[in-house]
Amino acid sequence: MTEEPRSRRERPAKAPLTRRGIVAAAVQVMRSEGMDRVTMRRLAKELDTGPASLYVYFRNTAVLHGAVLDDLLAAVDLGPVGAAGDWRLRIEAVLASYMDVLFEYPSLAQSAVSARPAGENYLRLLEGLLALLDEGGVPADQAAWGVDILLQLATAAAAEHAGGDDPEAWGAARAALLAVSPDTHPRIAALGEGLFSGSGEERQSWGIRVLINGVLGTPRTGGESA
Amino acid sequence: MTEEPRSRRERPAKAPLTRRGIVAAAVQVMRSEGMDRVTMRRLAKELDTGPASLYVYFRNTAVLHGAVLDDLLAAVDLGPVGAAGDWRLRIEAVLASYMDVLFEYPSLAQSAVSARPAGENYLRLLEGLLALLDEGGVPADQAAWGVDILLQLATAAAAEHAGGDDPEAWGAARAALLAVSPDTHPRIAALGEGLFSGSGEERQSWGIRVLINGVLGTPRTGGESA
DNA sequence: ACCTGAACACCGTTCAAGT
DNA sequence: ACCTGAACACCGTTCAAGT
Repeated sequence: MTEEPRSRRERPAKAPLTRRGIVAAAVQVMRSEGMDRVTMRRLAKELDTGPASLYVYFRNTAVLHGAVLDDLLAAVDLGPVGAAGDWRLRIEAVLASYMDVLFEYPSLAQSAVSARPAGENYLRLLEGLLALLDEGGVPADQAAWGVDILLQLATAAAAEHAGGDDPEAWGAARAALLAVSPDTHPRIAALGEGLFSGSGEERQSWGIRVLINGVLGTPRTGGESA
Repeated sequence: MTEEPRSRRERPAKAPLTRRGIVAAAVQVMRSEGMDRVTMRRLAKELDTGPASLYVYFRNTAVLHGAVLDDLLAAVDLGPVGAAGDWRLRIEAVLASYMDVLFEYPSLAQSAVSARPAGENYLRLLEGLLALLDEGGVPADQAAWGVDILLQLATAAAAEHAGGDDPEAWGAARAALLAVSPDTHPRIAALGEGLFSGSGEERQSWGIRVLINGVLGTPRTGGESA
């Protein structure tokens, strides 16, 4: 005869699998061990089962990562949507909050570039941005496409920091730009350090303003702006 | 006694390893078996050696992928840079050519989002875009930051098609957007199908115009545009 | 320096079988 | 339907040793 379990609190007692439970475990593993441990196998171990079991809930790893991202997006601050003040600054604030979330786990941002989430938190973010664009007088058809670009650029900017920010690789890239000959690459040479000027935040803030101005000033037919 | 090799042409005779040779093998494997077979191990097999040998030339897989991308970038058509005609349309043409290359191997685009290349072909592309922005009268400081956003958005757009364009996942995302309640998400509901309107090319072309207009019309200090 | 075999520590996904 | 163990077919990277 084997021992009876003394209490169901010895372990989480193998709670039945659910989508939410799996995502919760994934977030936990992500916070403690980093995004590249959020694998089907690692999660199966965490949930005390075999990897095959998870495929009942998530068709593949990309879908699982999408669900994790949407879960994290609950932390995006949508306060500025209903607040007072310049609508452009409020869009900037919302996107900055979105990027703050992604910056913590850049490899999640990287997967989000190719597998945009469609969960409730992502929908809320979309709705908030559309409300702000509407408030700013952006025509609906331009807003529909514009919100997509806005999120895409913010996501890509965060994803850029995935892969460990390898300082050697970055130094090499910088050196390549600065070592260019003025004869073959006159404008790169002329700009020089100027290509690297500004902090990440300054560049990002400018990038968002560029997009807002462009979205506002570029009709969907016609080409040139005012 | 073992057989003497009959000829050194029986196989490529184990040419000595070089950076260029490895990249060439990588491109070949990529074209015949797809990007996710471009691994250190697969390449080592192709080059008739062990995986460890490749680490002499590439610090890790990401760097190798970057070198492959730069190699492919030789195919970008920079003709429009020196041609006549509307500078905006010529920027569009160059970026469209860049995206054509990336669209063939979206997972390469995906890695380019986080590991921008710095090879000779990338530098040429950068130089070409800077020349066009200059021709269009974009101030140098705005061009320096703007060219970065332009490439980032084009790269991200191509990367979006990585991971196999899973039609089920796409359908699910679309359904989620269309199923939203007008009470909780009024603007998403109001836009409805409008969020998905247009072809990829139309959206991309508009996106580039948005960026050009924004870059041209957004000074680096000051905020609001004209 | 360059090159290598072998090892360490993992992966995603599918299958046949169970409940 | 949901769940599983086991298997298939791989990975990246490092190490100690060789040339």
